[in-house]
Amino acid sequence: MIVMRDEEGPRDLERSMRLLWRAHGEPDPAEATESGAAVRRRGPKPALSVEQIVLAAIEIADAEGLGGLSMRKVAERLGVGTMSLYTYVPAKAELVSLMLDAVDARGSLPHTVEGGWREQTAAWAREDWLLYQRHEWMLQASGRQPLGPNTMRRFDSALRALRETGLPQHELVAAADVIDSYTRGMAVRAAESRQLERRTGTSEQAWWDEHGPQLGARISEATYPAVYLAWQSGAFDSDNDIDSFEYGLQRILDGIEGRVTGED
Amino acid sequence: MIVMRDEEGPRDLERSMRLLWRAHGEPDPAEATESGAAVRRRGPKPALSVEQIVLAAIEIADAEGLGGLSMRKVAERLGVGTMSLYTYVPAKAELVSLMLDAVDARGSLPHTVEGGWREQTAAWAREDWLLYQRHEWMLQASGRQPLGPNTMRRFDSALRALRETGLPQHELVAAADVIDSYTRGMAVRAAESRQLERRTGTSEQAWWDEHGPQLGARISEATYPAVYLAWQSGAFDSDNDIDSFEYGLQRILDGIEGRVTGED
DNA sequence: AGCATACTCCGTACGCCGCACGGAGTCATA
DNA sequence: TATGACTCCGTGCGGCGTACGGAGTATGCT
Repeated sequence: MIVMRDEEGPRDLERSMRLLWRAHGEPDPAEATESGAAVRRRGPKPALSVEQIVLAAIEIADAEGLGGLSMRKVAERLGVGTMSLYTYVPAKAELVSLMLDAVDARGSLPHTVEGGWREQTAAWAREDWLLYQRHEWMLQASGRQPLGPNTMRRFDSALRALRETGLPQHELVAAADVIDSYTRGMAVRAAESRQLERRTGTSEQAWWDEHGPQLGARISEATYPAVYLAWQSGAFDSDNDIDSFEYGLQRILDGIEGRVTGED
Repeated sequence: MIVMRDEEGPRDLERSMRLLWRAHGEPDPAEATESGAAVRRRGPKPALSVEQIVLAAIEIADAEGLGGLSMRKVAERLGVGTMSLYTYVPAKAELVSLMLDAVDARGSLPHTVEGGWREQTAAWAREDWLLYQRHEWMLQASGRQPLGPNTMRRFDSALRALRETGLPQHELVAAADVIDSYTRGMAVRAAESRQLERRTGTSEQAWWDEHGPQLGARISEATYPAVYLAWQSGAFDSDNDIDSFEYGLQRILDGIEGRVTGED
């Protein structure tokens, strides 16, 4: 489980944004600070780059989770002193923002997928779903991460796909939000289940086999009738995660489709 | 922002479960440990109770977030030594599980609401949504929290409401999962937006007014055409959170309804 | 009555963490 | 050649969760 301070601190939003959008902004060579592709500055040439740091951090987080990510470990992996990192990145929170955007850079663009808006939107959700599986720590990085350029790119692409529904702009955004929220929520569930596996060393199925009866003793027809019934009829048996993700996705797409063909 | 170690540790699931379900299990007076309502044991009578600790912890987390919650602070608020807490609660992670279940105890049961399955299910989602607003830290407590009795109660009630759809058990559970995931996902978004407000001290609207242009310079028709268009047409103007939550909720319910009236 | 025992309370200490600060070394520029 | 902006990073601070073990206390047994 996971928590990382944030709250309270003013944390210069301005600077975070500039770092996140480095080299994507309007061309202004004068203020090409904290970048890799910038005009030469005075002192010694940097031994590191923001990219390297972000990459190393992602590797650590992939392996040990966001809770296992520390500035000391990143520095160690790169063979530098811990405090050197702060030359490139103002704080850990900003590093996480950069990591999130870097992951989105690897995602493809849904509106280029073959098919209509429904297939394209589904492809978007599925890829997000996959990214969440591959980088569980993304789910633990709560708190408004200022939007980065690559995240924006994928969002833009999703909107482009949805545009084919012909729905008003306002609903396009709402529809994208539904799908995004849903995907994230389901990914959290899936991650939790995988985490349980890791913790106990057994598969979820095996865990239920062992501890299910004990929990079952608590779920009787009297205490939790609906859960009991579902349980009895095998509704909780691991019909794997992907299937139930897909079920919900299709329901949401159905709902959106209803708005297209329906009134309006 | 927020991270809390967990991972790796075996963390006696058995004991956690017994603590979480204390007084809800089958009657077994012999092993009434770590409870408040148990047979008298030997040593000095406990000065605290699990309930008190959980309550104090919730108050702190409500005020300062999960990142601001520390065992030291809980102890201080209760006027005891830090380590005394460990007499009642094996670790912070377990305390968080207890907190989550305690919050669900305050939630009402959707299947008792007036109306059909659609109204009841919507009521469930709206109340979860409210609980998430009131206790943002719930959203930061990722990782499989072993299911507590009160969480189970509300889930059972939701299943009961959905049962009126007549869908097969398997789909009832899937439908409940969709709604639950969606609600959580949207709550995260809303929390992020509120957090931004708190961080900058201005309302989100004011923040956009000030920094929007600068961000707008990055979002041109060329770079992010769909976002640009949506932006221009005011689709991002704060049509408040509740409305967009409600929009998605109705879409999902539409999708589920389609399964009821459709084939099958 | 008296003692063993099981229990609560909690001070101390350890090993982590993020990061403020300031000194030392490096190099483009004036 | 001297300046001063820049990188690198050792040290140290205040916080964290919690292991350990000792001291005090109430119960149950003889």
